[in-house]
Amino acid sequence: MHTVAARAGVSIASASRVLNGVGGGPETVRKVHAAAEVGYVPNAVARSLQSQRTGLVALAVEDLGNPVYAAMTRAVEEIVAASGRQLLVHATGGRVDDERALLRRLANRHVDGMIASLIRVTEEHLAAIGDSPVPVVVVGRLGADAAVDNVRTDSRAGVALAVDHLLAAGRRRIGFVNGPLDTVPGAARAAGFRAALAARGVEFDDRLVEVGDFRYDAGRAATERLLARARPDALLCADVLIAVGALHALLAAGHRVPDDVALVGMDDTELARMVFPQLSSVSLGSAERGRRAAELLLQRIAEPGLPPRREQVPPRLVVRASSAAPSAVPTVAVPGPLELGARGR
Amino acid sequence: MHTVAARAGVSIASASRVLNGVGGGPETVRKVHAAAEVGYVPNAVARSLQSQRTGLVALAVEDLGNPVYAAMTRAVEEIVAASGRQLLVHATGGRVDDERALLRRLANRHVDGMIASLIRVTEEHLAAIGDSPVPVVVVGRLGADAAVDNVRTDSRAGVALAVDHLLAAGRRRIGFVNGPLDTVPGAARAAGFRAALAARGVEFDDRLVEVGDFRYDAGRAATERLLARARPDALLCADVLIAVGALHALLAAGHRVPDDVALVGMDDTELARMVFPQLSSVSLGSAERGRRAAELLLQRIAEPGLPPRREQVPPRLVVRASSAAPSAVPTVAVPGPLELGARGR
DNA sequence: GACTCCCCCGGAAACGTTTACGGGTTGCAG
DNA sequence: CTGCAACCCGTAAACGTTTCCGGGGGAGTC
Repeated sequence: MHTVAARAGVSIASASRVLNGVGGGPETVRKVHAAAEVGYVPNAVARSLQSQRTGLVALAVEDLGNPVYAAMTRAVEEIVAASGRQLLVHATGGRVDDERALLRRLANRHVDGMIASLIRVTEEHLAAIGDSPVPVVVVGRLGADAAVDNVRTDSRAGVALAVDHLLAAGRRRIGFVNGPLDTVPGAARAAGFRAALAARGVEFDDRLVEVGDFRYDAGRAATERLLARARPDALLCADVLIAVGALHALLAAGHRVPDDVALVGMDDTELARMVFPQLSSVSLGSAERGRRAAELLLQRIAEPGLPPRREQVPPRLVVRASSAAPSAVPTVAVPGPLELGARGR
Repeated sequence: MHTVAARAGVSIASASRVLNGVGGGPETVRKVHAAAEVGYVPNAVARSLQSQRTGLVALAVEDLGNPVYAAMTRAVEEIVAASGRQLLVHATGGRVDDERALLRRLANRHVDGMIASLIRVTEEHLAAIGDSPVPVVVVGRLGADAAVDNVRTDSRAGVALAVDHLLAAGRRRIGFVNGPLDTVPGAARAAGFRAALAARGVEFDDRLVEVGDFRYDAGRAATERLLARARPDALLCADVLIAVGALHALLAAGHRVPDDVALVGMDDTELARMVFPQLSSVSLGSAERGRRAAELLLQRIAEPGLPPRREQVPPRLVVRASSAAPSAVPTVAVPGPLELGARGR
């Protein structure tokens, strides 16, 4: 900038004004533009220091490799990039102390805001968010009293959708492969499962419930443990990766899907359409939640005074072959028709 | 900082020194720490302005939802986070002008370096990288004369691995579903395919070749076009998403895999193990390339004077059910055993 | 012709740090 | 007691912008 001003024979202030398009006489504009043509680019850090905003937005998720978070990250990136900002990603691995460290680092104002997808929410999380000088939007369920922008789904209702669907198909011994119970979604889905069974007058049998991590290997291993001691005629899985693991465990154990065991996953993603048989899933709208969270954050950055908002993305049951009624199952191994336009950017 | 200094009754300089752990008398240290305890956090932007580094590293990939790039992003994030830096991600959608804009924006020194995974490399790319004041590492094949840090694989050799494998299994009419020919990997794989066939004395038949995008839908549609006019006994796909699309097209058309048509994909990812039958794939080490690129970048940030380096991750063929010899195919639909430790962080 | 208004420009302060420099104090040795 | 070194600390400059403020000049109005 100094160089540009000198070369144009004007003051630094004038050069800055011209390059920002505010003010400047015609002659000055011409000279400054001529002087800057040769390759001046403003220093973003200095500009941030002055303007008190960095144009950066952070996103913290558990695991970038999980298709659920990949979909969420992609959706967030799209919105953030469209606003002219850039996206910073953090993989927390679900480690609560890492998350707290991230939230505390917000105080250094390195980013204009943050979207935190939390599966374990502690008091310290909320305290750090409350203290943060920059806005934070939480994706995931929070306590009713938390004054924080929040995008959530209703996984209890989602579980109920799946349970009703399986019961309506005549299944009675519904197994459940859940994620860790000390996570918010794990706990919610466990509670939802018991509640849904109770609401339909079906007896709860804890031998039909198994717990693992939200991962393929863990889901497969958990399902193997479950199958070793019980005989479900349907299986509900708390995650798409768990569901694929369960599918493989079922097939490897010689069970036909859905004839012997119907299978429903949660967190519908492209992956659900890619396995065979294609997986019925309760969509929890991970991309949609990411999109909404990004929009909330951008709005709040623009208008910090807004009251805290809470948005809910309703779950939606997508029925595919893995839980179709046995009569409807094609006799040959044929994936469904190509669903055009199902994605793509 | 000003406040801390005032509260401690020392100068701003002393406060800064103490908080950075350099110098400071015992009494001063005590007072400053006491004054800072109540919640001082340094402003990262101001520090960056002074220190001329931001602690940020950027990664540009085509699509965050593609499992290949998800794996790469995860690997990069891991290395970058371990070095105490943060990762900025960009989804370019393969749009060359977006990529160029990103590269040019590097001039504003907002990040300390960048990893660019390019599928189309133009002269302007190289020019922008050459002009960049911060280091850039390119993932993907570059011309031999480009003086740029570079991590690549050898997809021609990868294609040859797959072709040899299929020929050894007795297949003769090998189809090829490629990505766009105006991308570097698409062109390299097309050339590799012809070369591999020629090297084995197999005649090239262009009715067995089809082109689509590196996506599921496109791969499925391209395979349907190919099947409508030709009768391959094996299919090689240039990408894992294309391969899954091809698998579904084959099954939907009534072909058995691998009995009627053997299938091999490229870019091995977790997804290849999740479909049925599990996909044989040529691993191009996407996570490994990400890891190496991140390491190269960090080294160069530490030592800018190094000569440009070039690393190559060799392709590796992973044979699974989709291309097993027909005799080895289990008669029931059973995924292979659980491969423990295949991933997880 | 004087006054007002407006526009344009340059000087300088500000953003929040780090760090070079120099003055002062202390301690030790001769 | 003096000289020297070591050590602390504060002042101020620097990082590269943006923006406030005041001065100067031109045009318009009475």
